[in-house]
Amino acid sequence: MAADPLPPGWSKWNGDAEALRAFQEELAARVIVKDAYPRPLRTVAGFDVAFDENDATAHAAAVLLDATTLDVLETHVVHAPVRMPYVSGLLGFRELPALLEVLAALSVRPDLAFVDGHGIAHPRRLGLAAHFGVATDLPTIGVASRILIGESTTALHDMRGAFTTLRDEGRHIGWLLRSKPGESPLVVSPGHRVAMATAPEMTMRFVTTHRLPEPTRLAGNIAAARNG
DNA sequence: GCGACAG
DNA sequence: ATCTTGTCGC
Repeated sequence: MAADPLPPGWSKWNGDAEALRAFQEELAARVIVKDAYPRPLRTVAGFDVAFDENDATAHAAAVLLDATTLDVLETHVVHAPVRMPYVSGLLGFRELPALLEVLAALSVRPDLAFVDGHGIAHPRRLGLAAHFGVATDLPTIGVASRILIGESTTALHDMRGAFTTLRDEGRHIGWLLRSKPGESPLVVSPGHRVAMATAPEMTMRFVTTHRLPEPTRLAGNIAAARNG
């Protein structure tokens, strides 16, 4: 069951970050960190958002891919007004409205979604990808380029596909994944309906010759282009 | 008090 | 995120 992505009565940013953080803790309790997606996967979708220079408009992109061939089946971009400034830890409230709009533009609900941002590797275990997952009830994986919170103890080999644990306060919250040798690792974490152990390999399944997995990489490209 | 701080 | 040239590396 999908959850309301915004707190009751919340429509625009009023500076009350504490209220949003409290709401995140409620939603975080609804995140399911277990594999619950169709098998075999038929389609996957990647999501990302870009902003214009005035930070007035959010350009959200969605790319639908064939999960087996990685062929691009659909691409969509929507332009939505920005309702909130960037506040570390509250990214979901800033980008979700636009992401939900592009999701609606897809002709089918993807079997799995990749979102450019953290899943549960977040201070309150509700990064953008987890927020998206709970709001849509779609199996979701968060793929970020940098750590928001947490640390890894063991070394990460410089080999394609190598990964190591990311933990915070003793809890396993995600992974550092070397998607490409010589490049900084990706921070991968479950967003919703995906098990912790599944996230790295599932992400690698969509990594070709670039650091980012195709769903998120392609979505980022068209979001930045602001068309197509 | 001093940094850190997804996109 | 976005503003930006050349440059190093595969």
